Amino acid sequence: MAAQEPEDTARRRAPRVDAIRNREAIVEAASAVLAEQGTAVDVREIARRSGVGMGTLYRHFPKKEDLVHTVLRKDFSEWAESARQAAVDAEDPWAALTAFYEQALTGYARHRAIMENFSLTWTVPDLEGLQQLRRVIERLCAGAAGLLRPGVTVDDLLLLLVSLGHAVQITDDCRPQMWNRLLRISLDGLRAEHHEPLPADTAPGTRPPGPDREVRPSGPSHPAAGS
Amino acid sequence: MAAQEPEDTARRRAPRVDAIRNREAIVEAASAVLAEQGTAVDVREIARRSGVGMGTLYRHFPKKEDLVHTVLRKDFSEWAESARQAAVDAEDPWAALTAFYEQALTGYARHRAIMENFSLTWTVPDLEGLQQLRRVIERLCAGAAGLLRPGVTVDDLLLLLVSLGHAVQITDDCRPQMWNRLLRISLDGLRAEHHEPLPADTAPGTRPPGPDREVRPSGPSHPAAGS
DNA sequence: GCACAAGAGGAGCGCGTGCTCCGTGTAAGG
DNA sequence: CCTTACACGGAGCACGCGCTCCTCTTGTGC
Repeated sequence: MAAQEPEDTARRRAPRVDAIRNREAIVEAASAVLAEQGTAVDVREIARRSGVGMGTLYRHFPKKEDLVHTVLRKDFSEWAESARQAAVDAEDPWAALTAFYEQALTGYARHRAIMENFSLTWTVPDLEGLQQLRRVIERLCAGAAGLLRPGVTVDDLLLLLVSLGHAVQITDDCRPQMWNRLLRISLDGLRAEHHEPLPADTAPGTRPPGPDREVRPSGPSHPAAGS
Repeated sequence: MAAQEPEDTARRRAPRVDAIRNREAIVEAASAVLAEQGTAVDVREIARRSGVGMGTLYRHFPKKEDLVHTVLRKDFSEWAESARQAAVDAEDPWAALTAFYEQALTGYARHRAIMENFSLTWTVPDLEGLQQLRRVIERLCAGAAGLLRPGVTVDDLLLLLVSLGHAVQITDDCRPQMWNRLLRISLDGLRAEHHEPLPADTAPGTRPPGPDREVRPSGPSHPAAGS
């Protein structure tokens, strides 16, 4: 049942050069378009920009999702790597943390598809790019251990990144530097001089199957349904 | 040119009671559905849930946008008011600020359509609900003047709200209390004990028409296009 | 009770979008 | 140069969604 591999090397021709070039063109164009418009973009737009027909595009990527995943894996990796690099170039642990956020939020936070998926990934952690980013943050966390407010977790820093990433996207058009203020404020709130314990995360490691949607801390369960 | 009013009161019949009831049913159902699924929801779903036909729905609201606007104005107002009330019930200015954020993020931040529009409103401030919320924040700002970090603006607090609102939405399913930690961190970063000046907002009041999209502070303009 | 305008309902149209089908083109192998 | 298998392109299909049209129903004024 597992004998369906590429068979002998002689049995299958080498891929044609134009096919390879087209595939690269598709990925490149898709990356740009996904960055600009998010995953809701029309597939025809990607085909047009990469200069290939629909048939060619769907030959290389049978589903739109396949193309999106391929592009996102690459871009997400590049993103995490650029942020990591900015951190290791810094002089001290706190500067590393700051540089990490600045780099992460400066370049790729404008990549709409990345931020979309980054938000999604919170409930469906299937994207391995997240693990990559997680490891970077873990190292930063360990490095700045004494400088960080007690109780701060990797998830806190990750959520802060998603949160600020969203702020970047919505303010970028008219207030391109505004997110920087929020970053400063948040980073200062993360300093060790703040001793008050943070409220407990209800599910620090596991996913609670309990009836969480029934009882709310306050306010209506669905705001307008009960008025 | 303005003589197209309802004319004389005798000229037009009073609206039928079933029409009024249906309109209310539509708004109520739409509010619940928009809260759950956002503005991308199918109009048929709203019609089905309110127990009316498509014709009836479109008789009351000629465009989907009209219905969405009507519902959003109502829900947004209720949201702002509930958050305001939580603030005035507090004992001191800082507690008021905290209570405001807690209330704002607890109930309505799960209203998908509200948060969608709240993000959009940053670039297109046509929603008067925003002004309502702005005024609440202005009063909180004035009340907590001495306790707030110097240089913090109403826009900062507003952006923080949007930002945390997004965090609530993406973590609500699996980590229903996690946003609270981020709120604490951010609020502590807002305290007056932090003296470092915040980076300037490039366009504090006006919209800069300059070529902002061409030159980026760092990183590629569109991350993957130049690799 | 009657006449009728206002209202209700839902099948269906137009359009956008993911995806396919098939005739044509063209790089590899001899 | 010829063959052939792989690749290319884009017209077209299926489906979902916003919105309309037309027929039947029902509340209202007399």
